[in-house]
Amino acid sequence: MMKIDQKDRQILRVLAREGRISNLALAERVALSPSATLRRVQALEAAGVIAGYRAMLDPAKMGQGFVAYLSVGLKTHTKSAQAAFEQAMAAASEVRECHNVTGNVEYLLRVEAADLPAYKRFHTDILGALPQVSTITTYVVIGSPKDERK
Amino acid sequence: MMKIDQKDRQILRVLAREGRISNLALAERVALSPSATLRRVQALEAAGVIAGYRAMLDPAKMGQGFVAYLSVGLKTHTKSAQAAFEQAMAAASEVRECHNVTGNVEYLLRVEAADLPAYKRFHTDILGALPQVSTITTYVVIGSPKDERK
DNA sequence: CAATCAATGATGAAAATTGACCAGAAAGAC
DNA sequence: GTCTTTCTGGTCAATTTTCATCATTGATTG
Repeated sequence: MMKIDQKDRQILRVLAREGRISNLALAERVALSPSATLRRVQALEAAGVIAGYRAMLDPAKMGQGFVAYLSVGLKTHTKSAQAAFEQAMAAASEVRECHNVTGNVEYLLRVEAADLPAYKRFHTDILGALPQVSTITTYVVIGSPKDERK
Repeated sequence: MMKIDQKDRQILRVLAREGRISNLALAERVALSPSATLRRVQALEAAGVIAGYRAMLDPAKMGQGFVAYLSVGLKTHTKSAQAAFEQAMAAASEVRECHNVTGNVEYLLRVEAADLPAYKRFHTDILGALPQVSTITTYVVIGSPKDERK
């Protein structure tokens, strides 16, 4: 585990919001020389603190107007049932996130689809076809007042 | 709304995974000249299809070992109650995402905290203190077999 | 078939990246 | 206290990238 000082936190805070900021601008923002800044960023990347960089795409602007979170409960909690479910989720392009959680359900999914019919296809053809699944609850996203996903 | 062709989709697919790739490398990847590639990227940014770029930070490596999703139900569904709740979420640094959803709850939150005590503080002092909140259910994230958040 | 419009590729100047090298501060050993 | 050792920052220059401009290609329309 690497030690993260105040300057590192400053850098991370900036990069979390502006992942494509130039090293020069970043250096100026955190009041450091470009080379020192670069060294820190590289160290943070090497340590895995920065796992990568992503462009944030707007689903609506890409014709993916339908976003929902689903809670999924499994019939059995065997390792093989979980593995099979996770494999199906990995293969499903509509599934952007699949979190294994504690509580009265096993999984929480984020699903993005073009529209309601497309979502229905996923719901019935993919999820509904899985023998491990026992309960599905859909929470359609109306809006996201805050979204700092990183 | 801008039209997005196959090349654009290629570009987006690459940028979604490697947000900091150089324009030169991106151009090579999608088999286009650098200038044409840059123009497309700029158009996508201007159209809002690319909403921004983010560094993906590893919560665990930053001492934020505790990640949970919470479903939150409100007592009343007035506009003012929602606004007050959303404002509180915007102010809470532990809250990384706040989605307004349909279903038997109003909100779905993603919360990241250093550990269980830190989470408890958020749960009781912040969420518990809000008069609008009626129900809270916590789903602690054990693992994320898939996470393509963008 | 000519004209027009859109998109591409080429070019080059300006800017950014990135690593080598050096200086100074902090920590530890004696 | 002094001498190392280590760590972090700054400077600078070579390399690479960005990005605006311009000519060309190709498709579409009248």
